[in-house]
Amino acid sequence: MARVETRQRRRRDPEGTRLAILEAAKTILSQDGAEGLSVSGVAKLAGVNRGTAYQHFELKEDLVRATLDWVSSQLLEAVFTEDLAPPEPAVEVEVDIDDMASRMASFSLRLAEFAMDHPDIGRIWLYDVLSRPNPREDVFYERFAHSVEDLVRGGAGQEGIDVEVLAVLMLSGFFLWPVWVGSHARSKRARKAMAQRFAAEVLRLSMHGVVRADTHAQLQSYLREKLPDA
Amino acid sequence: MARVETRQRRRRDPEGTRLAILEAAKTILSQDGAEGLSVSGVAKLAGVNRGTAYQHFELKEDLVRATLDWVSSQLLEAVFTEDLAPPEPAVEVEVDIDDMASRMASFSLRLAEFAMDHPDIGRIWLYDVLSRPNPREDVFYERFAHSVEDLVRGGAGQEGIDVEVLAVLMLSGFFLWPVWVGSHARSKRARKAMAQRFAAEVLRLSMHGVVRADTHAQLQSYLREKLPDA
DNA sequence: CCGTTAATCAACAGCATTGTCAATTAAGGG
DNA sequence: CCCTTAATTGACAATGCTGTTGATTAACGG
Repeated sequence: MARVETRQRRRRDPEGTRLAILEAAKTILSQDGAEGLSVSGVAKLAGVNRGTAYQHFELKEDLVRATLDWVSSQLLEAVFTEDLAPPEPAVEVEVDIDDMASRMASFSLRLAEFAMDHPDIGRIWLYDVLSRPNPREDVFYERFAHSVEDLVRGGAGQEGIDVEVLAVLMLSGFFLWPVWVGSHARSKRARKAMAQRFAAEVLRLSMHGVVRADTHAQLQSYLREKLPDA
Repeated sequence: MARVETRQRRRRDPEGTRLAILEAAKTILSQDGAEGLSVSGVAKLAGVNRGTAYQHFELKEDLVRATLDWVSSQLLEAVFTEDLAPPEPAVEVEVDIDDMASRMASFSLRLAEFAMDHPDIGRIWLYDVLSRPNPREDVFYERFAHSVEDLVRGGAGQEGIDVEVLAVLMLSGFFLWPVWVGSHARSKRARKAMAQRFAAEVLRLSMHGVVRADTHAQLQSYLREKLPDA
């Protein structure tokens, strides 16, 4: 038996190998979630020996963490594209309303589309980030929360916004919406439509809230009564 | 060798055993998440032989599903307590604004507190529900979404609300907020305060939205331009 | 009191995964 | 061209979990 199809030993390329592993890990995370990820599976998909994976990432946990950090930077690129100015060092300027509106709208749509195009992995990333002692250490989370702060301080935002709560609430929605969509829309067209649908509701909510103004007085008093130190 | 401390065979009590297993599963889900749940661990915590667990729940998957359904009904009880009227058969009545306001506020707080008191398990439940072909089959999800619909149809809600999106967005926030809180507040007092904080922001958001009215026109046009059929 | 049912348990086989290690060998520098 | 470095690999031991099965034996009805 001549070994016709014997697998060649992989050409050495540490950097490339590392990327291949990360890419494979990202794919598996996207498909099977964090629970379903095994180093064996990742290595097989990356076309790499399992031992090699352990050479690049000491522990399975390190592999997952590195993958999520990588995803975070991709998220940053995909959502905050170059047409958006880099974060200005906290200067108190009055914000251009037109710019603010278009930023919010396009941002919302981009984020929704990214979440829809990378089901599961966004959710896993979010959970991981929120679990950290300081979520702000994550590049995307920091940028996102910072944007909300800018909105508030710039004067375009409503008064009394709890930035941290709002950030968590919004991000959670963006990344769990694809889960609901999952079984409802399989075609690319349908998924894109679902991203638009979510983005539209977020914008509507940002503008008008949920309840009509009539109920405001009642809710206000209830807030003061039941939630004293909120 | 007298067998001094030999474990007695468990007194037969199928119903009680089943409950003990469910309780243990709920605890483990709350601590280690769905990934960390093993039938071995559940059985050990419940003080039951692993085989017994398999007698009550054919497959591990069945055990998890049964536990989550059980949690869902507990959630229903905890949040929609008796002071709230049972769901009326879709009659188109003008809603009492006062009642609506107090319902929303107390509901919001109760849900936030439940989520905070049962970290992880709520999140796992939500993910499971959203993954199903028809989330409405879950008792709590159905009830929640139904409430939002009532709000909209009753006339107290803003126009153009996308009920399904709003429901997913809100639920996601409620159940992921405890993750962010996790490392920030350990004492019971602090956790309760965090629940109030979230509930307050939800109510504020429901009333006023995120952005000031100035930006509405811009966002509206952007909506029509970029999101044609949303 | 006896016989049936089924709740409980211990043990088994199979499988996947994890982390480690020593051997191979490609790459690069002197 | 040789020698060192380290990237890559296959193999190993340990672990934990799953689902199954056959043996106990408590509960219960006739």
